[in-house]
Amino acid sequence: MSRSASIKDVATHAQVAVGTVSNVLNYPDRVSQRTKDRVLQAIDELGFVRNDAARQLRAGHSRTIGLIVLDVGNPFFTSVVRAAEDAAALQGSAVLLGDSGHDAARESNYIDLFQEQRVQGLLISPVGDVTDRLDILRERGVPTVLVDRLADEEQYSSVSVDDDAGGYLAARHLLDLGRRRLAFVGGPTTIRQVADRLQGAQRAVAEVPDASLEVLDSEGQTVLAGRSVGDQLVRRSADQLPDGVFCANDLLALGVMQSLAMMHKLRIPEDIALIGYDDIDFAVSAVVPLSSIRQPTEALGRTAIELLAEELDSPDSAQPRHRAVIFTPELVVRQSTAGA
Amino acid sequence: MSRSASIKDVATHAQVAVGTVSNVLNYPDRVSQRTKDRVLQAIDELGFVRNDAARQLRAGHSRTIGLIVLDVGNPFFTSVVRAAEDAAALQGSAVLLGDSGHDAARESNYIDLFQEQRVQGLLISPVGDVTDRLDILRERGVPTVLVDRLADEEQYSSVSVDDDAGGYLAARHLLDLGRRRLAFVGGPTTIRQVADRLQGAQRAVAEVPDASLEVLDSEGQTVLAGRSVGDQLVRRSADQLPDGVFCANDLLALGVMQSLAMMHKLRIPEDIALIGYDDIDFAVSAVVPLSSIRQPTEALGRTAIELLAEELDSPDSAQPRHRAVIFTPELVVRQSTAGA
DNA sequence: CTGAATCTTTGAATCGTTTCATTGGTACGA
DNA sequence: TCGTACCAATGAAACGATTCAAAGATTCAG
Repeated sequence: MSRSASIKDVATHAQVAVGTVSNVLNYPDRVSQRTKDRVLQAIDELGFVRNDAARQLRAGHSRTIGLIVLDVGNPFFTSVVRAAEDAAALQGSAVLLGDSGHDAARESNYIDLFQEQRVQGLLISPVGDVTDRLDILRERGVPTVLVDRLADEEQYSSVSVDDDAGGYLAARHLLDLGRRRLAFVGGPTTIRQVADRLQGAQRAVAEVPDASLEVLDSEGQTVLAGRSVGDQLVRRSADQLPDGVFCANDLLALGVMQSLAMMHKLRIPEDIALIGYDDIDFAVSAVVPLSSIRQPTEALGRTAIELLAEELDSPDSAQPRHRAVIFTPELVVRQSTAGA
Repeated sequence: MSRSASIKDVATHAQVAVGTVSNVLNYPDRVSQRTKDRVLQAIDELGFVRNDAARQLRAGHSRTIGLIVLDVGNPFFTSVVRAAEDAAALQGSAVLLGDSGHDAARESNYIDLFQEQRVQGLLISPVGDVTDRLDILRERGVPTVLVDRLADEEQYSSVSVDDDAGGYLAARHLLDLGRRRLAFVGGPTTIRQVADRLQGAQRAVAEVPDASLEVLDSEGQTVLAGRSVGDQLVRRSADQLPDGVFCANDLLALGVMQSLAMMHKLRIPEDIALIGYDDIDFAVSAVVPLSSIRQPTEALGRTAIELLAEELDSPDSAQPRHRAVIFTPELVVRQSTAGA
């Protein structure tokens, strides 16, 4: 077990000064081809790998960006993470990923860790109230971009998706199919996402004179909750049934679909057109492929990095512009709302 | 934007030497209560946060462990990751997470990054052939533990799950229910996991005189692939049908289940008992809750960290013992194989 | 009161980079 | 031939922590 080679070892081996080795690494243009070759060969022969701690200590900042998400298991975040990593790589940064798991304590631990690591900046989908901590970070020159959460005040940049627009899109689609008796299935409206999606749907319905929207409360956002709503629907008499159902997320929609499929009384999409939200992988492989609203996760991740870069680039004196970028979701039509 | 306070600022503010501040941080017992109080107060007032780069430079190693998984979106890995993070936190380390996404280039980038960061050790589910790189790391005192992959040679520690045992467990369960005409549904047997699970199933069947096992090849491991296998089954005459089906993973099983449910000719579990593998979240909320084989993901993650710690603790001279820990999976019985 | 033993505190040296003022060379026009 | 640019290469200083030998303070037995 041999200690790693340092830049000094490389310098000795290549018979140049340490500063020259550093230049080869960081400003290749400043070094003549001959010298560069010698140095690169020495690096290769010694298997030299730059010690990032030393570089960072001298440079005063790292090349890493902290990213704290609510749940890496959630495909939405997985996709955001991957896009952020790719975007960061393009600008020469690496992403340190933390999963808070909706736990404020874990979240706080990650902020500690990232602060000790002197990350350049922080992307976060906050669980708890972290504004105090973010204020301190900003004061020290570490900017934050909120992800999937509109900044309360205008103090932070943020990227989010317009859930109201998504709700409108879904309801509008059902209306365009000629459906008029719509139902919205969604968990507690205290969840902002659910409330916004409902509001968007109501907006769409209000635009069509003879259309109505019924709200079916669900207990949570799971397949099982969806199934219990579906079971209620199946028991209704035909004249009481909606002809278009919009679920606040795909899991709910899959649950509703399972109920209807099991009972074999109501057909999708003929009797009831069904649309979900999120466009999870399972949507396409459901018994009846499910229409859904897709969120531009790649754009979210990429833009979050870009906003961060903007703040990092802006000179200290100039107060950085905080920008709130809001994306518009997209309708994905499949068989569950197909046909006239 | 004020620069962060350094240990020197703290020392000045508390009117002590820098060494004393360091001692307060690292060896509190060596410092008198009075001094400690003053220093802690200064730390608080200045909002001092230790610069990990400097500590690491001096200490020669970091307090982080690199973890590279094939796909953070896969619940299996998500769970492993979380367990590893928790276990690492207990011993005062943090985990740097990398997602290779089955891409050898990304994997290699993460190894580079982690090497620059001078991680203490590496946990990895390898995609490409990384043995050369791992050898170099080990030579430099950075041990590796393979995750979900048995080490080819005896050069590395590893944690994995016994897929043969899992296959045996599943088939045995169907046999115990009295089923005799079994079928195995699984993707290309070039995938080690699939081959092992099949082999385990064959072992179980061989133990029961009048039992048989038919192998149904699937194209991939998706819900859709499962559905196409299910469609084939539905078209068969009754005397050609299996009465127990074991799928190499839950997605396949869900696809098969959808086919049977749609056709409404065959009932689960009465006509066909169905069992999957992995116990994903969707298994419990399927139309008919799906029996499955659960892998001890938490134990995997925890043990991987423990094996790494073992190698780190063993003195350099003593050749570290490489241990291959193999876990046994667990049967989870639900409605899809319920009843006599 | 003295000397030894123990407990605290000190501060210079060190880790491996990057930075930058300085030096040494080379080329070119006058 | 000289002076002026320009280009490459040099190497000491600095970043912020930890370490450790040494100094200083305190305690206590005799």
